[in-house]
Amino acid sequence: MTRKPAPKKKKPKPAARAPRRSQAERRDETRTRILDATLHCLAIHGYAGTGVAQVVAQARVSRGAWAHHFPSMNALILEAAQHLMARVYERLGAVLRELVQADGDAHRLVLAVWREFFASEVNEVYLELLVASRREPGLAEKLKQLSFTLERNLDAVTSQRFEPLPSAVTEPIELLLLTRWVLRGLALDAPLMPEGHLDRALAAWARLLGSQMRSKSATSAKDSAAARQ
Amino acid sequence: MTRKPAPKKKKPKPAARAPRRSQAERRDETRTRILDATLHCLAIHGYAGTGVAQVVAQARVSRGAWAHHFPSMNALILEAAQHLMARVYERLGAVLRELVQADGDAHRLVLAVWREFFASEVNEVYLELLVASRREPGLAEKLKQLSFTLERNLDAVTSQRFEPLPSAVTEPIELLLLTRWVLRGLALDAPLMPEGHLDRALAAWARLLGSQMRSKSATSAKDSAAARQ
DNA sequence: CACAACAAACAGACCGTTCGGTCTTTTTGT
DNA sequence: ACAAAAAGACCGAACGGTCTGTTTGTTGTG
Repeated sequence: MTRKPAPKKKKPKPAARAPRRSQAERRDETRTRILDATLHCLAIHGYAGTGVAQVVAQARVSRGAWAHHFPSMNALILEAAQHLMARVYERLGAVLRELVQADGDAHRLVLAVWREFFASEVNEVYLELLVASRREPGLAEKLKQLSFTLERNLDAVTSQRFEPLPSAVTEPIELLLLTRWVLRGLALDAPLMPEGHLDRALAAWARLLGSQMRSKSATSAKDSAAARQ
Repeated sequence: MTRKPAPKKKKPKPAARAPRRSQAERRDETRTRILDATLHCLAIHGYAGTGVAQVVAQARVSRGAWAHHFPSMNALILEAAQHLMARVYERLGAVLRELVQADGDAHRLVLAVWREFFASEVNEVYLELLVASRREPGLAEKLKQLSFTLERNLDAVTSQRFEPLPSAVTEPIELLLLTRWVLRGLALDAPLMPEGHLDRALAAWARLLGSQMRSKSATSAKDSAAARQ
């Protein structure tokens, strides 16, 4: 084993390029391993089925390591929810960026949001947390923050990228909210639905959405950068 | 599940004045007590939190009585789901009958469905079962039957009571499906939403719905009777 | 530079509790 | 008398959380 000669300052960022794994790196890696495993377990086994045993098995980490990093299972869930939030933002940004360059109509928008979010593991996890939050006040508070900031960002990008048609009866902001609810409800029913009904439902909603609003002509692509973060 | 007044003929001492409960009555009563308690526990504690202890405490029935009537917890859940189905049909019939006599527009329809179904305990239970069914194939099969027959009845009454407006882009049947999904997604987000947003969302959807279809002029009230049962 | 001393990260045994399901016993209706 | 119904003790498994012991990286001192 190689020895690290440079005695660094007390609390510096280890510059991310240590030849040997520093303590901070070890810590960070196992933490994210556990958090990722937790999200995966939530998607596979559900909220109630996600226990310490499942998480440490999925993360291939000892029970002691888990206990060293997280005081309780509830705390792990809360941190995992925050971890999930980062993924949601990342994925959302990717979808929006894609829709900016390919000037999409409502159909493309609906399909992209469905495929990238509501038909993905992210939504499975979010659904589990959302249902569980009805009995766990701490989790509910966390999700309230999450959805609040997400909604704010979404409102901003919506009002600058879409405009209502003359015959519309609803604003684009509310239409996007309705889209979220339609797709969420659809994702719940999807496992029970016959083949093909899903695409028909998505198409129906896309038609309805397209009859109410349209995307503004891309005035300046730079503005869309403000939606990030 | 019919309560029989027991026109017994065998024994010479029926004692019409004696309020002594027959075996069949005892059996039926404890069974429904347990089933009702199960649904209530599902609404209060959720699927994972509904165990034998909670059910027997809620039903005020001994553990042995439970074991005598139900072979396992899974079987109890399945029967409770069937029990719930009966309630859903009953409530649905009441809402439809009410809407028939008070010739309602889309706004009244949406509000009635929200209040009578999606904001009630029935939806809480159904949501728990729906989410749990993703990991329990037997439950998923049961719910598939339920939603299938419900959808068939709903389709029939929809196409005979509503007609699309000239400018509509979607059929009433699909609009009603979309309504189900909107309200389901809304019911999920409702606990996290600020005060007042809920009513605005319901109103927005009602406006959208009203711009697509209208109720047929009540041609004959007798036809609506076919929707029941 | 070497090495002791320390602290953080890790590993897994252990404990009290709770769960679903089975058992025996007692009550109740026929 | 007999059988169905009800009551509750009992059991093994699984859970979350705590405990003690071991490894690994960091740091102070000669």
